[in-house]
Amino acid sequence: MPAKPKRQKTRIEDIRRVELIDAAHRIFLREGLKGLTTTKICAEAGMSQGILTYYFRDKDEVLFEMVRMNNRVLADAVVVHLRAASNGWERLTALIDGNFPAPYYDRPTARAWISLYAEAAHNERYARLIRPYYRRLRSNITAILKPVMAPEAIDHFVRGFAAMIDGLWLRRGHSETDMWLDEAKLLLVEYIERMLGSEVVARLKAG
Amino acid sequence: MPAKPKRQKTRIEDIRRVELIDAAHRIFLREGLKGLTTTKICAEAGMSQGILTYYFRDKDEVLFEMVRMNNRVLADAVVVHLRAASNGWERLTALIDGNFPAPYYDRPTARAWISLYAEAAHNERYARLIRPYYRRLRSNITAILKPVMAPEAIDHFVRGFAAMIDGLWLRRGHSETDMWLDEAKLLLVEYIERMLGSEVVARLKAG
DNA sequence: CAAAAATTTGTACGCTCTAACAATTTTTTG
DNA sequence: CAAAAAATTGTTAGAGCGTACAAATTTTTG
Repeated sequence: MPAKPKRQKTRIEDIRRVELIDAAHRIFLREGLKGLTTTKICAEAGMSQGILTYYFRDKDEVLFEMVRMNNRVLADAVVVHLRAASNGWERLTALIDGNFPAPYYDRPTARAWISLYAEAAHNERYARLIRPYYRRLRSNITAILKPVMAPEAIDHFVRGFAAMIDGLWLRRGHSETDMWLDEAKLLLVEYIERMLGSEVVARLKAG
Repeated sequence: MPAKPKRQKTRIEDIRRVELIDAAHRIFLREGLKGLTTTKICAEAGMSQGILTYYFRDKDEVLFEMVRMNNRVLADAVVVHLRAASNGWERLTALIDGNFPAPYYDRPTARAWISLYAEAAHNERYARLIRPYYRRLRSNITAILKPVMAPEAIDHFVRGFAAMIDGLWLRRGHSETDMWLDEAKLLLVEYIERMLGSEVVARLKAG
C-alpha cells in the first residue's frame, strides 16, 4: 500500500462541490425542501444530471453540506456581534441580531427553513442537523445570564426566548406583511426586558 | 330534467367519508403530510385503493376536509372556554387553553401540523386552509382588549402573542422533553402579564 | 504526443405516488 | 325476483424521483 494514497487534489473538486451546494441553496430558498431535486440542482449549476453523484454520495449529502455551511456562517456572524458587545445586555441583543440577519429575514428564507424543520420532525438525520443551532443558542444565553440569574430561571427564560425566535420566523414565512424585521427585533427586545425585569437588565448593562 | 335530481341520499356516503377522513387523520398524526398517501389512507380505513376517488375528488379534498374538521373542533372548544369566562383576563386565558388542548399538545400532533404549515408556505391552497385560524385568533384577542388598549398596541401585542403560540408548537415538535404543556401555558400567561402590564391586567380582571 | 487519469454526459432502471377506470359485488327498487 | 343503481375492487397508466453506470470528453502525466 502506498504511503501517499491521495496525492495533492486539484481544486476542481472543491469548486464543483461549492457550485453544487450554492445551486442547491438557491433552489432551496426558491422552492423549499420538496422542490430540491437532483435534476434541478444540476440544471441550476449548469451541469448535467449525473455529476451530482460524482462529487457527492447522494442528494442528502449536498443538502447536509448546505445546512452546515449556513450554520457556520450564522455562527460566525454571532461571534462577530458578540465580540463587539461590551456588556451582558449588548451580548443579548447581539444574539438577536445574529439570529435575524438584516437581509435574510425574508419570506423565502423563512419558508425554506420551515420546510427543513418539518422534515426533521420525521427524520432523525435531519433532526441532528438542526440541533447544534439550539445547543449554541442555549449555551450562549446561559453564559450571558449565569452571573445575574439562577440556573432554573435561565432555563425557563431560554425556552421562552427560543420559542419566540422560532415563532417569529414561522410568522415571517406565513405572510408577506404580517411580520417584518424591526417588529420582530422589537418584540424580542421587549420580551427580554419584561421577562428578565428591570433589575436584572440593569445589572446586565452594568457588566 | 327532473325536479328532484338527487333523491334522499343513503347515509353510507357520509359514513365512508368520515371513515376516510378519520383514517387520514391518524396517518397524518403518525407520519406527517409526506406520509399521507392514498394507499395508506385506504388501508388504514380498511378499504381498497380506488374507493378514495369514489367519495372524494382527489386526495387533497380528504386532507382539506380533515383540516376543516379540526379547525371546527378547535374553534368550538374555544367558544366553550370563552362562554365560561366572566372577565377579560379569563377570556384571554381561555384562548390559551383553547390553543393548547390538554391531551393534544404532544409531539406527533405538533410535528404533523408543522408539516402542513411547511407545505402551506409553497402552496396557496394550503395557505388558505390555515389562514382562518389566525383570523379568528386575532379577532378574538382584539375583541377582548379593545376596551382597555389602543388599536396599534393591540396589533403589536397580537403579533407577538401569535408568534409565541406558533413557537411553542414548533418547540414541542422538536424534542420530546424540551417543552411540555404546563411550561407552555405558563410562558404564555407570563407573556400576557408582562407585555400588557399590571394596570391593564387589573382592568381586564375587573370586567 | 500518446497513454492514463479525471471529469462530464446522457440514459435507463427501479421505485413511489396519484388518479383513472373497467370489472365485479352488493344493495335497492319496482 | 329480476333489473337497475350503488358501492367496491384491483389493475394500470403516467409522471417524477434518486441513483447507477457505460460511454464520451477533457485534462494531466510521463
